[in-house]
Order: sequence, then C-alpha cells, then structure tokens
Amino acid sequence: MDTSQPLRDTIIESLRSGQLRAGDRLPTERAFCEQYRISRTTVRKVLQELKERELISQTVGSGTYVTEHAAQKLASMAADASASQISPAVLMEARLALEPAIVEMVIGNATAADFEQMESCCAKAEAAASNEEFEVWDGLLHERIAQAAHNAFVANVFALMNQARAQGEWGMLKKRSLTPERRLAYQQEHRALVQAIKNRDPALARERATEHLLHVRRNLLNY
Amino acid sequence: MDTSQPLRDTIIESLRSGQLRAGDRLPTERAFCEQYRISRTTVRKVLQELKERELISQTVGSGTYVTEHAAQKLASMAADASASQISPAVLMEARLALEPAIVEMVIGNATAADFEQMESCCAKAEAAASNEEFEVWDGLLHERIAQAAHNAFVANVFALMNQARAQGEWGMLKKRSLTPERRLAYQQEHRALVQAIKNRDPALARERATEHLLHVRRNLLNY
DNA sequence: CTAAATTTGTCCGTATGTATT
DNA sequence: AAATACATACGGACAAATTTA
Repeated sequence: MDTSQPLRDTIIESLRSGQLRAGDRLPTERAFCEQYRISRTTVRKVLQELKERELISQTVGSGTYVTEHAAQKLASMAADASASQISPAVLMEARLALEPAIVEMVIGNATAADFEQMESCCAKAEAAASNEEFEVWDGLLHERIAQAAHNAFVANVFALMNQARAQGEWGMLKKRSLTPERRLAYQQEHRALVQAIKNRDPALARERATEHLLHVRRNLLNY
Repeated sequence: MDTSQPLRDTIIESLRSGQLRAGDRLPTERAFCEQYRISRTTVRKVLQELKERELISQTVGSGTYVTEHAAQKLASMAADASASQISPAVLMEARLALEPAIVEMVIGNATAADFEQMESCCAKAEAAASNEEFEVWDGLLHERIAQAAHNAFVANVFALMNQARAQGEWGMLKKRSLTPERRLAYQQEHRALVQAIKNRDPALARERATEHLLHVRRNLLNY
C-alpha cells in the first residue's frame, strides 16, 4: 500500500478548501512523521512532489510554505486534466476562428524559404501513394504555415492543436472521411491558399483558409 | 557534497558517447551501490530523475534499460532549455492576431451570465484602490472573455498566454508602464469592448479589441 | 553579537513486497 | 520453485541554513 496517500490528500484538500493559504507555513517534516505515523523519507517524497508542482516551497532552517500562486496552480491542474480531451467539433470551431488570423500574420512575416517549404509539402502531398502518406504531408503543410508566422507563441498554439488532434477520435474520423474526390479538392485548396499567402493578399488568404477549414469540417462532421 | 553526481554524470556521458544505446541494460541498482560506494537510496534518486526525463525505463524483476528515444531526448534537452521563454513583443504580436478572432467567437457563444461576469470585472477594476488590484481584475476580465467562447481549446490557448505572461519580464514592464491616465483609458476601452460584444456586433468588437491591444502594446513596448 | 535550537538537505543501512527470469 | 531485481518503507545520523534566546 501507499502510505503517502493520506498526507498528500490532506494537504491538497487543505489547499483547495483554503485552510492553507499563500504564505502559510506547514508543519515540520518531523511533525508530519509523528502525526501520520510515517517515515521522514515518505514525508519528503510527498513534499517533493508538491514542490515540483510549485504548490509549496521549502527553505533550509525555516520551513515549508504555501507558494503565492498555489491556488491558481491547483485550479489550472483541473483544467489541464480535462484539457487533453477536446472533441473534433470543438477543435474545428477553434481552428476556424484562429487559423485565418494566423494566416494573416504569416503574410506579414513569411520568407521565401517558408514559401518553398509550403510548396514542397503541397507537391509531396499530391504525389503521395496512400491516404496515410497524404495526411502526413497535409499535417506538415499546416505546420509549415504556422511556423511561417515566426512567432514562438503561435508555434505553441499549433503544438496544442497537434496534441488535441493526436489524442482522440480525430484520426478515425479523418480516415473515414477522406475519399479520392475530397483529397483532390483539398490539394487544390492548399495550392490556392499558399498562392494567396505568397501574393501577400490578406483578405483572399483569410477567405481561402476559412473555406478550406469549413470544407474539412463539413466532411469530418457533416455540418 | 552531492555523492549522486558521479553516477549521474557517468550515465549521461555514456548515453551521449554512445557507449549505452537504446535497449541496453544497465547494471543493477545494487551493483551501482558497490561500484560507486553509495547507498541504494542515492542510486534510486538518480535513476528516478533519468526515468522522469524518459532516458531510461525500469521493469520489476528485469532491470533498467535505455529507452528507444534516449539519444533524441538528450539532444533536445539543450534546445528546450532556451525555448520556452516568450518575449512580451512576441506575445503581444500573437495576442493582436488571436484575441480579436476569439472575441468574434465569443459573440456567437456568450451567455447572459458571461456578460454579467465581464461587467463585474470591469466594475471591480474601476473600484480598485491599487494598481496591483487593478491588474488582477484586468487579467480576470480577459480570462472571462476567453471563457465566454465556451470552447475548451480556446481556454487552453488562454492558459498558455497566462503562462507566458507569468514567467518573464512582463510583470515589471506592465508595472512600470501603468500610469493613472493610462489606467483610465484602459477602463473605458474595456467597457467599450464588453458593450460591443454584448451588442453582438462582430466588426465593432474586433476593432475595439484590436485598438485596446495596440494601445497596451504601445504603452508596454513603445511602438 | 553570540550561541543554541530548529528545520530542511543529504546520505546511509536494512527489511519486506512484488514481478520477472 | 528458486533466484534475481526493482518498489516501497522505515529509522537514524550528520550537514547546512535559519531562527530564536
């Protein structure tokens, strides 16, 4: 059995209920040992975990304290837990809102090298022998476009999208919805989008990105 | 002194030089104890670290093994170390691109309860006695707006923004740039933005969000 | 200002449980 | 079935930093 669980649970619960607030000092490690009848090794294991989660901090000679942003961290924990499960419908709604904005940003920041990579992705997607291979280059094209924004934050947002896409029903949905006709249409839409970006035409690029995503959503979710 | 350092260094160096390759089995914990004249607790502490970094894996009854992607993980360590820092300029550029899009999405999804919370944030920000307090409600208002999109992915994006904002020069920059006149202007811009969202006027809401962010950026970065 | 007490940081040796070989 | 090897836990000791008397 895990003898560390009671201590861990009690501390977390105290933080959640507000019995322990930012700046408060926790009992000493040895006090926890006696109170919970566990070894100091076990106590320190628990405190180590909480310290890594930035819920507490420890100072030699002084004691163990609740960090200033403990409540916030704890709140964002719950959010993160439910975060990785994002439905295709929710993700597509967000992509429809955000990607056209990213495309407009790309127009301001993209270089010739970026365009080359985009067109290379288009070409390789068109030459793909299988649907699996096509999807690889499809995904890579969208990634190249996002990277062409040359903005670290946008790159993080795109990584989030990939994460949501990788873990879930998305793969199955996409596989089932990709017919030869649709693939051909996607290829044309990709080319048209890249061309609009290359021409530095914000309005047209936005429109083509939106239309492509609407098309993908319609095929994926039937609306 | 840290008696765990020699063992840690030796293993890392062996991984880096290729003496230890993917799938290779490491000596047993007790063998390390004897070889380095350290306790098993210390050995386990080192192996625990490497396990968390996904460089090795351990199996009960079998042994300790080098993971398949150990070399790759080790290589990307150095890169990641300098990666996660996003400058205020980069963050503001991304916010300018993404937040107006989010605002437009909010118009389609926000409820009466959302509007109440937004206006409550505005009121509390206006009533704030100190700049610190004002910033709390300022941040909370932007959070409420993002939450009103009622989209889990957008919520994640906003959490990313908070993370980038919390860790860095942002706090100092903001504190230094917030004068009484500017604070008053922000309050009016907030009210105007919320009103536009409430009126479900996409174009106006976008414009006001953009103007507010441009204003913040100008004050923050002087351009 | 000094010295003692307190508290975390690190390390050690041992014992028992559990899964694999 | 026995040996091997990791998983978990305990209690003790000393060092280092801080607080207190």
